[in-house]
Amino acid sequence: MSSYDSFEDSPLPAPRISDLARVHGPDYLEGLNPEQRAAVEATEGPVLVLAGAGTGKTRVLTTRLAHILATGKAKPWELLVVTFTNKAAREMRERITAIIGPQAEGLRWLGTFHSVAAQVLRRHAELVGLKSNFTILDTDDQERLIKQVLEAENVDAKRWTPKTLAGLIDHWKNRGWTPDRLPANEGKEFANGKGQALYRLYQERMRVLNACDFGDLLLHNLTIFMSQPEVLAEFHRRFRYILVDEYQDTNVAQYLWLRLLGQASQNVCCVGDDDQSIYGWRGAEVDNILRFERDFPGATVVRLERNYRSTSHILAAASGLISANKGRLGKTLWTEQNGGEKVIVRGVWDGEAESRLIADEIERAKKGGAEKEPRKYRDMAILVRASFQMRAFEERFVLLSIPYTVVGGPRFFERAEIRDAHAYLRLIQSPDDDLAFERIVNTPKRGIGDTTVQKLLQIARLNGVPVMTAAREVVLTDELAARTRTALSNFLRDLDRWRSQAETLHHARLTEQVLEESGYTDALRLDKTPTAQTRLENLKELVQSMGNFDTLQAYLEHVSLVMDMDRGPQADAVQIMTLHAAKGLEFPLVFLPGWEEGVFPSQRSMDESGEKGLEEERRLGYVGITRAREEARISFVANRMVYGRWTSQLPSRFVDELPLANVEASSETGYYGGGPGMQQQHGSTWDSTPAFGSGYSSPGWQRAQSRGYQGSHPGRQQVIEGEGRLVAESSAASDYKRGDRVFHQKFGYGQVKGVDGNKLTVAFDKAGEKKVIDSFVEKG
DNA sequence: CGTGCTCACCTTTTT
DNA sequence: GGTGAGCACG
Repeated sequence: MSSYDSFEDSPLPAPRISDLARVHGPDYLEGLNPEQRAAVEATEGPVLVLAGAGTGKTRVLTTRLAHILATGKAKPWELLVVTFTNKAAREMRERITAIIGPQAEGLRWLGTFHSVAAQVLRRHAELVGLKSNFTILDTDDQERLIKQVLEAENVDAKRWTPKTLAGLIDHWKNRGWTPDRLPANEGKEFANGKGQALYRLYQERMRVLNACDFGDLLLHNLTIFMSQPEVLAEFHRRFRYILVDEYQDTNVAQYLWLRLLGQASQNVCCVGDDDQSIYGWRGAEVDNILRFERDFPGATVVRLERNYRSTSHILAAASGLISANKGRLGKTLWTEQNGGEKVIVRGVWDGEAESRLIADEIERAKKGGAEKEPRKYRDMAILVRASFQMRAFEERFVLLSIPYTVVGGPRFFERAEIRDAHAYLRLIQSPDDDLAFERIVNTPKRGIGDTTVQKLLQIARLNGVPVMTAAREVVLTDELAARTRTALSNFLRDLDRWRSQAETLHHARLTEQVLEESGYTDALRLDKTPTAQTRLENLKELVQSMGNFDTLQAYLEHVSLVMDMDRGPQADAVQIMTLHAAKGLEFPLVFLPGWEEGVFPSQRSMDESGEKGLEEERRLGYVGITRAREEARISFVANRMVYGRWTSQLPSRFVDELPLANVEASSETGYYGGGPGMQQQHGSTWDSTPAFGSGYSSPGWQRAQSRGYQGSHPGRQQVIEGEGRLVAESSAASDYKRGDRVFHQKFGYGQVKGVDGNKLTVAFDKAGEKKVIDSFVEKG
């Protein structure tokens, strides 16, 4: 890890063209298409590179850097290169190293927005009232701190949750608003207009704790740059070239930060794709990329439009979808990979059928067949809109023994047990860390309850000292019950012991010991819940990973900014992930399930952000389809269980927006007939739904049955309308069981809640109430 | 102070 | 449906 407090330039010389040639062949520009080459060679003034999906963006970025270095326009340490994720930064560093060799180590300002901003802030922390060793709070710490502020201000934390305020503050920071700069109408609706005051108090609390949150890293940078011209000038001299990846995802604060840093040299190169802006909900402003030419007059704009990833059908389907959006900069992607399979769109009966269908196809693709090469599991991906959709696939895959991995999900460093371990270490390292103290003072349970903690907090606040100091005082008095006092003084004694051991013991070994002696691992071992085992393993993994760092300090610094652990080599498994997580990835075969109104596009997104939200959802669809190299398969269902309730689904409007010529559609629900016209029947009634074929016998279903699968077949659940009565395949109530789906002419669809003799109790979707039904008629 | 029960909630996610 | 948070009770 490079040290942040030294501005010493790298001793490594800049690479020469001859070095590049040696590493990368006779000419590192070779093989670039004309547009890519233009993007690489435009080294004077502002440049906007509009890089469509799969057009070789990363190659252009890295080659451009190499070119700047090779032509002697700048030294590695004079380049500011920012990405959004650690993964992207890591990848870029690796690829540049492959071109220019060890000189890449001199690229000390290559990193995420936050890590670069943190380096700047460590250097100038005192200008915003912090010390250079400030801690970076994560969301959990943040919310607990906010909760304290709310309590101190007597705000009803039930009506106005810490989460809500944390979200608001985050939003404000994303827009570059400090408490002073906050527009008057902001935060009015929170806690009767106390929003701004609470924001200010939160910031003050953090200053006292010598801490800042993620948003502050950039916000404090802005404050420094705007109030200290000589500091800004120092960075102007330093950064001769600025390169930004995924520019469409920048928020206002990041935009301002870039403008401030780039205004002197004007050598700002932003790379992005307005059609792949999918982070509006966390403050990204597509507008930043849309108005680049106005912000940087005379900018060179290069469009990368040749796609090297997908077949023409896939590309055309994605282009057709995205063309429904307004206000695009516009690109026309093309490819030489003509033909291939059309995008397959299918409607199926319910979520179970959908997962069965996809699992079947995965098995078929894995096996290969006539004229089809077998695929590896890892070459197939399921991209969902929301994580609740994942479970159906996981269950199915477990059943059929299909290996899969869920990408994303709760991050390793955000797991409670890891954060607990970190809290112990933080407290050992800095006794003033009140948040860490609170977190673990009674974890594992050691008889120091909430009342005691509140008391300690109060005393600490009153005397303006850290909670730890207050605790030390209190155990000397008889203010606490004898039992509590003993528990607390034992805890303090343990901490002191660990602290003195920390000086000699390796931090990995120390962690192990702390976890043992605190009783943490014992508590987990006694825990009978199934997650306890995983937690113990996570802790083991933690201890192991700590070995990679020289000091505890270095380790803690790493985890606060690089909340990202290198996963080992990927096993051969089907990848399940959200559309968001899929950005930047590609797969030969991509499944896109759940294209239903309300699921995708997400109802909430449309409710909250209207047309803007819908357009972002559409971009998400575009991202999804363009992940596919060879085959893309979209599906939607007629019935879906959402939060334990059955809901009737309509196909997504996006299905209708796909160009007919590139799509092959079929439906088992009668909703989306495919064939000529392919008219979607929004608003039609279920009466027109043809009975689901009773002869359904997919290979996967039969296999599942032979493996003892107990679930009900959707064909059995199919019901048709009758005259004021419940009509079904079977006339006997005993043929139904709890959970079966039924239809009633008068009450609509419902779910069987109970069977009693010849009576069914049914909960109907619409009425929202239960009814007992006792009349049955034979089907047909 | 710890446990068991009811109730509200339920996108997308990085740093 | 499943879970975590908050509250009542022992």
